[in-house]
Amino acid sequence: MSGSERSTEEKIARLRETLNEHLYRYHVLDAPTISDALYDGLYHELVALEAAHPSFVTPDSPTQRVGAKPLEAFPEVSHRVPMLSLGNAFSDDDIVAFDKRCRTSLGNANHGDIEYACEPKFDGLAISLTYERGIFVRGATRGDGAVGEDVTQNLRTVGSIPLRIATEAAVLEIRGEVLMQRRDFERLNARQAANGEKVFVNPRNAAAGSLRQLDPTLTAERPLSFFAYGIGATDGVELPSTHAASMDMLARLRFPVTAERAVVLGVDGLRQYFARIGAARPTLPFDIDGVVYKVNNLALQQQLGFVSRAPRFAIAHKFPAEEATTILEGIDVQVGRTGAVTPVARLKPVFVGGTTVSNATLHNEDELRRKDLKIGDTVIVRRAGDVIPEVASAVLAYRPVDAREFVMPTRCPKCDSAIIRLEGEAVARCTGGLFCPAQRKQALLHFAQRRAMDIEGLGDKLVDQIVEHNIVHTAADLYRLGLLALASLERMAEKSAQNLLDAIAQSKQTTLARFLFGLGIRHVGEATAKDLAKHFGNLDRLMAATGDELLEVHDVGPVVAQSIRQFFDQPHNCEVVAQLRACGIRWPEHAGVMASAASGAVGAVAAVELKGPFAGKTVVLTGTLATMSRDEAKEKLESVGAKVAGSVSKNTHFVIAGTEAGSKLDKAQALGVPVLSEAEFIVRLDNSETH
DNA sequence: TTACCTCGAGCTCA
DNA sequence: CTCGAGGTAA
Repeated sequence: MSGSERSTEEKIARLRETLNEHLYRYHVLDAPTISDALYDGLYHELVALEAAHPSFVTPDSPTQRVGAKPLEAFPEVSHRVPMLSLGNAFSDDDIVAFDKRCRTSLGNANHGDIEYACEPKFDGLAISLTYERGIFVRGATRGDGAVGEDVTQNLRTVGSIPLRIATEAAVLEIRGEVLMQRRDFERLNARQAANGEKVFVNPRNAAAGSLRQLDPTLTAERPLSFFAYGIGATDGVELPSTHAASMDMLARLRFPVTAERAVVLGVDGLRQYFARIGAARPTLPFDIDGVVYKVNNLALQQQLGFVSRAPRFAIAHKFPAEEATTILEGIDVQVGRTGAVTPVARLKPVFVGGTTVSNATLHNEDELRRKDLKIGDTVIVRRAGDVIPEVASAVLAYRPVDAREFVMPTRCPKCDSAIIRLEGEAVARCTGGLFCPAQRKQALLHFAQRRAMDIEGLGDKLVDQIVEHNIVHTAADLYRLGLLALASLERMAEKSAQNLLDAIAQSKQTTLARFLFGLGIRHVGEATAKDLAKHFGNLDRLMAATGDELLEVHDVGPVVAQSIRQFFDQPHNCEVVAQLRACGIRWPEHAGVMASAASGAVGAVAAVELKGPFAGKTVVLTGTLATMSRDEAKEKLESVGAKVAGSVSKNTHFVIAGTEAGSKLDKAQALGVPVLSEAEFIVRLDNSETH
């Protein structure tokens, strides 16, 4: 390398450092020390130098934040440590209970107060940032907790996310929230409006929408912020002993960490913190929907562990649900797939909790009476931390003289069949069965849905049309559709029609479980359908099964058994099933587990009969799992038919790697044995059949 | 329950 | 350009 090249490389490096420093001051410290114009000048100098010397470009250069090409789609990423959700608390009682639970579980009931780390709960999107040897390599959304979407390109454009951090850790995964600050949101909306583009309803939606852009240059134009609040997977790094110290560490690594965090003692400390943040809420630069409390000591956190999918050592204390008053303009009824007739509130649209609410379920008649709601009432609508809006109560003082009481219709508005409500049941039902177009539509929609027959393109508008036009009565009719029948429908020209027919034809090859689920037998959901398919293995045997035989199926009790029997006792249903099979619907059939159970086989034989990703497989555990102990993992694996071995060999089917995985992981990689992350492991466990 | 993005395709008007 | 469907997120 020549002397001048060396000096160019050094110059580029210096410039990079300078720019990164200014980005940090601007985005994280919120205290820039140079003007935007000066920054731009330096930035363009770097762009020019890098363009002339492409070999000196590094992944942490500020120029690498933008400019990536649009994606086709977001790839999936599985989280090595699952991204769990938090339990919610809404009242002081809930908090007292939380503290008590922690103290009892820690055997600490009579000792001092527990130390809690507190922070605001940002109203944004949870994401994970992975750094390998200090370089930002991957950013992902939470997804279902186990698998999220890879939005690395978009996250690179977020100025407050460092592209390189000063750590020796082989892997360091940071968890945090992407959000849009109020001021940025308002400015963005003003700009959008000025350009004649759509304005966003609230900062959270604006942030979510920005992150979902396939073209990162669009994301780069959106003023997103990031705040770190936790650490996920790590390799080769020693973590501090408390959460607060971890946050301090993140701050030293130059991640934005909220200034509102605090460490407090006991319930009183939690109360004071909640009051303080509640008071500060309107003046905060971003939206929050509560605060989060975590047991500060990480060792104690481990001791407390997890319940199902949420940690026991942390809780979200939500602010009271936002409320607004509006007019209850009417109450319609909705007829569901099972004929259940549900009253639905039609509200004068009102903006509450960040969205416009115009519909809300009223559940059933009793609920309505209890709340004493009349049509025409001024009502209080509430949108809690969760998603479902609720009509909380009527303001009786404003009740107009002509307010009308809701009466449950006695005849179905769609098919005029009688609506009856059985003794002791809360729901009223339309007795029209499949004669009722509303029920027929719902049944078809259910049949076609992804988790059932998966007929792509058959949505509710289309189902509406084919039912209204009397083109389709039963599911079997779908398989007899032709181009001609579809020609009369709206938005159904040749191409769409052919696509739909192709999708229908494709759905013929399916599984017994999907088919059973799709039939929409009451009390037979996805899980029960799987159980039934596994047990009988064959539809004819299931249809012929007596109530007692049905009771032998895992998780089937008298109610479910009776419902299945009833379904197949109706000649009409058997007829439709026969027609469907005649139309060419196919699934692999097998002997089921009945045969082996009847032959008196137990234990080992039953385990071999188990299906699923782990049945009959040899699995090796390595590293520390976040959500369960080694023993628990072993127990769970064995219950789904796996053999848990101690060391990796070529006969090992899977290695499950937690954090700090050691030589077993290396060996697995050397032998080419598939390695599962904890999250992938949990997902597969859920898909397994236990006995 | 609502809002957002993306895609394919239909519709409309030049 | 507009619509429906499908997916995601809280």
